Amino acid sequence: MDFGKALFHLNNNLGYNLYRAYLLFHRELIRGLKGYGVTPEQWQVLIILWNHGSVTPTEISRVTLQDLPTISRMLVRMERDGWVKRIENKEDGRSFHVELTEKGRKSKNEMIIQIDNHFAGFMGEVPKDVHDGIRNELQHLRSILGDYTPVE
Amino acid sequence: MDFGKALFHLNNNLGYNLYRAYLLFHRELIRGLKGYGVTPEQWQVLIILWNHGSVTPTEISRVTLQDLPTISRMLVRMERDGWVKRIENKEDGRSFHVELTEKGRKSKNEMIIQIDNHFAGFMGEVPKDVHDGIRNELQHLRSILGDYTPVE
DNA sequence: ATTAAATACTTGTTTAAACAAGTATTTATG
DNA sequence: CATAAATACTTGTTTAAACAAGTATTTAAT
Repeated sequence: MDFGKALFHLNNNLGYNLYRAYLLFHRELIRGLKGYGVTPEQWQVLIILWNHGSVTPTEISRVTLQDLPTISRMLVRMERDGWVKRIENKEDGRSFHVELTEKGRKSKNEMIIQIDNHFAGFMGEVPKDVHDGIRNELQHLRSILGDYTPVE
Repeated sequence: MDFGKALFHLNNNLGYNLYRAYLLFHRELIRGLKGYGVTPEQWQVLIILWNHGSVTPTEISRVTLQDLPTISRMLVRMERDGWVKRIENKEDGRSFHVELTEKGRKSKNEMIIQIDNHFAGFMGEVPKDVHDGIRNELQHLRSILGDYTPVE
């Protein structure tokens, strides 16, 4: 069985390389977070909350680029698991604020150290200039493709 | 509401940049394929089959890095939708061969042209040297991280 | 002040990923 | 040859993504 040709085609495709590299990192993040019962997607929400304290589902949706149904259901699970709580929004009855629970707040340092260490091991063989070079080029690509960062 | 800080952190993370760039390409592939009722994951299987004619689920699993349950259920859907058929394997009763249907075979040229055109539009503003540079660096990164291409 | 339009969120449905567990067949071992 | 181990695939369960459609509340328009 010779997969050379198909892999030749796929491996020369930028989208496919992005997909494969993403897979590697995503799975590593799953492994690093597994002990906490947190998924990579929930991890992203935790980071947002650690940096901002309180956000609405719509704001999370805008920052993560995930649609509201996805965020909505994820927040239900994160509330069920004790990471966040809903706070009613007195200025707008349709919306609510998402805040960290005490567990969510207190987990920050330990989890960040754990994930940093996990990726330090995973990325140990990647030279810093390679790492930073790819990151910079990806930022460049994203900006060309309109995936700008909405800093308000 | 100031998302600058969280996005500052996330946007300087290589894994996050891979994720965002992957999202852009993945969603573009969804849009390009939608008219055919094919998903990006099924598209990958079609490419493998166009290049090899006949493979087993396990072989697809090894090439795509997806586990067998994922491939197994995807093949059920692709058979239901008339893209592939199962052929019994007389040398091994546990396994079977996956082959394209006539629809699957005949769709190749049109679909490839369609997707090429779709991405030509999407990538129109990306200079060739930027495109190729990122692809080469991603191949380099993947090789460092052990995501080698099993050409046998 | 009512009605229409927009906004914020939820629910339903399909596909897919990850992982555990199950079945059947084949290969290895004693 | 009989049994154990390995292999190939399926099924079950949870989370998530995409998209359509629904509900409730707020804002705009008449």
